[in-house]
Amino acid sequence: MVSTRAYRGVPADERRELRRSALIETVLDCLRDDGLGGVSVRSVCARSRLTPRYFYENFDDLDQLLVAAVDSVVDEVASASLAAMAAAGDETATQVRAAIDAGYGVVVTDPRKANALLVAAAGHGPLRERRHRVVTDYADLIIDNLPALNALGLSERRRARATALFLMGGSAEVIEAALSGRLRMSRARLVDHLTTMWLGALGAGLGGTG
Amino acid sequence: MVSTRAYRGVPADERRELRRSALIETVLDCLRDDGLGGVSVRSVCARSRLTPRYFYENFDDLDQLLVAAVDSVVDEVASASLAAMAAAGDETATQVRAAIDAGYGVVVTDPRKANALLVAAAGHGPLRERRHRVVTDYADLIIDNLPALNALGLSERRRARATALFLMGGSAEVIEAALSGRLRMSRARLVDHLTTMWLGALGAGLGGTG
DNA sequence: CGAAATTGACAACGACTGTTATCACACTAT
DNA sequence: ATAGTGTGATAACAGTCGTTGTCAATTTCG
Repeated sequence: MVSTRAYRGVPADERRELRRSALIETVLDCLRDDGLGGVSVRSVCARSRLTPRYFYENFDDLDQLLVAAVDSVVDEVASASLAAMAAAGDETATQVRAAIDAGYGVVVTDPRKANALLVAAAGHGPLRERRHRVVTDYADLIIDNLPALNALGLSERRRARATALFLMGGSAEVIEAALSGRLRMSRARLVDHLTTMWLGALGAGLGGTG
Repeated sequence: MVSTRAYRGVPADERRELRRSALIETVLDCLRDDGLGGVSVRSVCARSRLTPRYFYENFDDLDQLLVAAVDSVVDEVASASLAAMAAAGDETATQVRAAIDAGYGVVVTDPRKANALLVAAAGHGPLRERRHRVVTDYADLIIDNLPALNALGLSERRRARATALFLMGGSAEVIEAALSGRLRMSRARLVDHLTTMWLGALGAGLGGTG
């Protein structure tokens, strides 16, 4: 039943991975053009020039494909932000700006990813739960990598988590507005503004009501 | 064709309004229980014990019903916040806290409304555009009603708008996390924290890079 | 070459969709 | 009481959905 030998030069598992990638890539297009409602097994298959058999070869469910697509975008954004943050200096302000700029760079280069991450992931059930988990994990990850935050106690850390959630949601809203054209700002100004928001909220959330 | 005379004591236009309200009320239930995908003309009609005829009597389209439902929630939250802000004192901090508390009070009383506003409205096309417009209008409205902000110049006002978008998105994320149980916080602590975030971001956004 | 595997196109199934129309029954008005 | 209106249940239409299966053509391997 399962493919084992090569076909047209490429081995079986590589072919399989190629089709899987094609499906993930295609679902981003479907999401951009027709929204969440335009995503179906048939539409994704037709657009990727694959047949339903290869869909079910890689995913049990349509939600599984959507989750995989969102996950791939999340991984890309997170790794870009973390790498930039690590490459930045020791100052918190510089690190925050580098992380925001890198993350924004990913989605501004390929708006489909921003669409999948900020729009589609918010509305659909299983995808929303995934988004919740990702946002929480990402928030914790930010806290851990921010010298000003990772030395907090437990109760303070809970408040820091709320702060991180706030920063994530606020950034998403601003970035979505910028990418959709509703908010006209240069990339530098946008990143500066977001950095200011982050530092302001962080400073207020720690020193203000400490 | 159109109803004119009374039936079982209630006049025609009142009956019509009653059915319209029932449909809006029902779509909030459908959104809570089955998400956006569980909303269809048939499901809403079955659940509200009405027939498709009365759906098309009040709405041309399924999206029109969704937009109407979201609008009704938006109006409720906005009016509650504005009323509380007007009833608060002159201090900006007090006003902000009152507005946040009032808005949160609406959605914590009826989580269906938070779900419709923060979740469903984010994913669906026509509903998302509506949400964009609402968030922008609401942001401007906040700026106008905040003494610390409504005296800004034009270029500063554009940055204020980005700030308002940030505050809206961040608050939505935190409120959604709190209502879903992922973030455990008392109402007072939550409102305090959000207020701190707002004041911090506002202070940083104005004084910081002014 | 011939057998086995891989591929692509397409049909079939029941279920659901939006939308319109039809039917008998409840109520109102004259 | 009788004619006309409002109501509710239900059927019908074509279309799409997820899912599984079939069949001929292409490619690989013994």
